[in-house]
Amino acid sequence: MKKITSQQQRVLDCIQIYLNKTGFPPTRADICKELGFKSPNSAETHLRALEKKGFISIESGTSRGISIINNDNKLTQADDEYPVVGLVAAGSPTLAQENIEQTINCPNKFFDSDFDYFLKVKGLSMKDVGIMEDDLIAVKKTNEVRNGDIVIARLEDEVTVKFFQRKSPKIVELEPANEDYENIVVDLEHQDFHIEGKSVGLLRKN
Amino acid sequence: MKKITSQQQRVLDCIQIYLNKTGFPPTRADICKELGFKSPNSAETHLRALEKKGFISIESGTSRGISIINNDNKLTQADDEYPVVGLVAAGSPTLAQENIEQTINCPNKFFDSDFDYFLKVKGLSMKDVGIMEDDLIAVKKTNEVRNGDIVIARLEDEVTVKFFQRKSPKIVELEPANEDYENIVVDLEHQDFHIEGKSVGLLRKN
DNA sequence: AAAAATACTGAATATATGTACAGTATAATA
DNA sequence: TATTATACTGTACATATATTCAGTATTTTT
Repeated sequence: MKKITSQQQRVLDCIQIYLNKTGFPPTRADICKELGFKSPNSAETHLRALEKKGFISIESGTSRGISIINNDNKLTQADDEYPVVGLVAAGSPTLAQENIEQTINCPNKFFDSDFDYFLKVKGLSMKDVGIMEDDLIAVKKTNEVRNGDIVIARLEDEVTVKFFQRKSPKIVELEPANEDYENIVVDLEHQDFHIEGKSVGLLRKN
Repeated sequence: MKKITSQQQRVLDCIQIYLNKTGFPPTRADICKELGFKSPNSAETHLRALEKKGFISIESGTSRGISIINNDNKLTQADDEYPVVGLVAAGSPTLAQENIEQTINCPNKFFDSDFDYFLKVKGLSMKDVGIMEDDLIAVKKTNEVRNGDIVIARLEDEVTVKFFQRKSPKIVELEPANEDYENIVVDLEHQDFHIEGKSVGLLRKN
């Protein structure tokens, strides 16, 4: 399996989430709407790339003819079944089958906002706001975040959970809630940065 | 759930089989091809009947917008309404009606152990283990607790959440997880002390 | 006995959707 | 350095598809 780019991963995740939510795959237009593209051809080219790399198959001439390859029996998945993924590094697929440690059955109106998956936290960079190792953060996939939101972000190869602060059009600061850690200043022009989503809740099992 | 006819069952099976095979739902024409119908309207009317009876849902105006409604998850996913109570003082009954702020619908196998109610946390005495103000602790009512358990205990008029440590047959220590607070030494012979239950999990809504 | 549901054929149509074509721009690779 | 891959916007169009309308016939329900 060839390596996937971060944008292609977003498209792949988008398909999986759409499937979980609706029971059928998205159209090109649906993907554009979800990810903010303005031309259906943006989705089309990403889909072709994903097909070429073996992540999906596309039935030619068929509406919504997308199927994700490798995932065994996710079709019978209940509406309220949410995947739990680890805090994966190195740009590896967030919602890819191999990263899903378990699934949790949970009402989809459980938190104030709807959400897409649980992220298992590693490290203590947000301990001062009560986010501890192995806690499960309910993550809503979005890139519409505000200053002060707890976001799941990828900077180069590293995925982290931090407070989001936009300092200027080109500068974003990722702030930990732990004095042992330092703020991360992101130069949007020269660094590969992407907001995966934001935290809408937390779950801990003793 | 109303009863299904044999032809409607064939259509429902056809949808499931098509889903298993391709990863996306069939069109009306696909169903006709599979079952030998000669008009797409044959499939259409069956689909409408299945929708009316609650077996499937159909997204209007959407190609392949069929999803099978899983009613068998009622067997595995037993949800219950759990009360949320505040950290009430003055020995008043924890689950008394006037203390219930709201209820939360939650699967009863949600945490590793079963539980009885959610307790809304006040104060920061357990902040170092990530229990923050307004967090909801899933409480299992029991007095069988072990050293190191996070317990909900009442000492005289005060209800608190602390670590439990039995020091001797007659002495129990309640330990906070916050250096600004001090351990509470409880003399079981001379103080009114009672274990309400223990924490089996935590829930936070952002 | 009348009404409603079931079970179809067949034709027609608005629109939902895939997909090609024409561009622009940057990064990665050979 | 040339080439390929990535990452888009924007327009256009053929066709895939849902959906309505008009019928016919049988069975079930009221």
